[in-house]
Amino acid sequence: MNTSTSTTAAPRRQRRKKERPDEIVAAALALFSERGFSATRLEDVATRAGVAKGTLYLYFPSKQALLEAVVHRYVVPRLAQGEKLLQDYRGDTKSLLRELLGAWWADLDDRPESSVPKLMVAEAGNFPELAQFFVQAVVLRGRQLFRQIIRRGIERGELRNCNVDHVSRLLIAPIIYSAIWLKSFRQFDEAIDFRAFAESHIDMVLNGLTVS
Amino acid sequence: MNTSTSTTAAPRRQRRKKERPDEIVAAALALFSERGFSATRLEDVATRAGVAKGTLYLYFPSKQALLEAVVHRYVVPRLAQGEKLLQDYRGDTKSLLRELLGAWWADLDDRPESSVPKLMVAEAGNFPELAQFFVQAVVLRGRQLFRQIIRRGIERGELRNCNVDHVSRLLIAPIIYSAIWLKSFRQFDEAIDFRAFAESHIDMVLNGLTVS
DNA sequence: TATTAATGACTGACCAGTCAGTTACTACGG
DNA sequence: CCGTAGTAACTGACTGGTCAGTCATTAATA
Repeated sequence: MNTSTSTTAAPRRQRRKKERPDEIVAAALALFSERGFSATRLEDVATRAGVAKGTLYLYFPSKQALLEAVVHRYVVPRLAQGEKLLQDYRGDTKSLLRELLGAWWADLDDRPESSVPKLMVAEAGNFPELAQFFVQAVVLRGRQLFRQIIRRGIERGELRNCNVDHVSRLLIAPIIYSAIWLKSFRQFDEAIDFRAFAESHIDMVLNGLTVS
Repeated sequence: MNTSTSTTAAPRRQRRKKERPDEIVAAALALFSERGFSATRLEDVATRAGVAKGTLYLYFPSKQALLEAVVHRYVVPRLAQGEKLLQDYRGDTKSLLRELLGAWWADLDDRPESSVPKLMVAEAGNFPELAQFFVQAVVLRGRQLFRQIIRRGIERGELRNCNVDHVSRLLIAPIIYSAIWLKSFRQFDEAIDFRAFAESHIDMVLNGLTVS
């Protein structure tokens, strides 16, 4: 009946300055992903993080800052991984592309951060600085990565000469598009095996790039 | 100084039962497009339509109904046009595809209804019935149209055999994607000639479909 | 005991939706 | 042609509910 018996199970209050931010960001991502940004009440984020509402404001100055933190914590590191992969890669460029795209593609099903593109699209109008930050920190950086990969392929004679900008966009677009689509309409739309769909698309683009 | 002089310039009140709905829907589309759905106050829609807030509720039972009306009034007719085009078309299928896609593509720049995909994505979570209606009335119907066109091409020996579902999605996706992207990030992202981009994509898909 | 992390009741702003009241228009009688 | 009574289109102040952000208070820890 009561909770304050002997064991150290769950003291109602704790001071854990170091752990809080991560826990709060994780809770925020989970709820933003489930309900969308506007529809998520900070009260609920706090509860999920095992904390009171006021505590959020000790670590983040606003709701918007929380969404920014989500992008920093969960999305930016993935880009860094991709950049590392390119730097260390020894094999041929088509395999590199398949590996990188495949990894990102796999995230769609289970990783909560796959909701981020939809969140950004939905809130871009309400929070312009947030949109700007996202474009700078994620979109442009990701596109740059793909441009470099494609240039690598052309230099090594593995891909034919092409419009590097267009092709980089064509490679990323279906992933972002599918992420947005899934989070919005999955339950109402016809089912589709997105992995096979992506495979079709990558094949098509890469075939178009094969040196003849 | 006063406005109630002689001429019939602008009577403060008018009874115009027939014209109201269209004017209100037009005002709603304009503002939803500029500011997004949630951020648009019905007060402002009313003002823009030259009407008081209460009047909106004489014609539409809720804000959501207003967005539904926008889709009915501005998006569904475009689909009907496309279906008509297919029915009457006599030329080869690749030209048909270029004509239809080109027309839709051209809408992105200037037509306010090109904001609808973004609106639906942003609000799908908050208004599930709205999302369902959109998928039924627009998404599935549009995809069906493209499937028919592709089958026509295959039957006439103009396109090679392929996964009709995947290809129909691959043809529509970049338009929707660009519509969403433009309305969200245009001002922060690198500029791009979307028409040329689309042309690249259509070429790529159609080349992949050429009978060998 | 001093410091500061943590709390949660509270405030102020916002806005969809309501409804009692107002006024444009019409039709009919003089 | 001019009232004038009836009707329904139109109005906008108001209500009720929501929630981001605040801050005086409480209590964990060094």
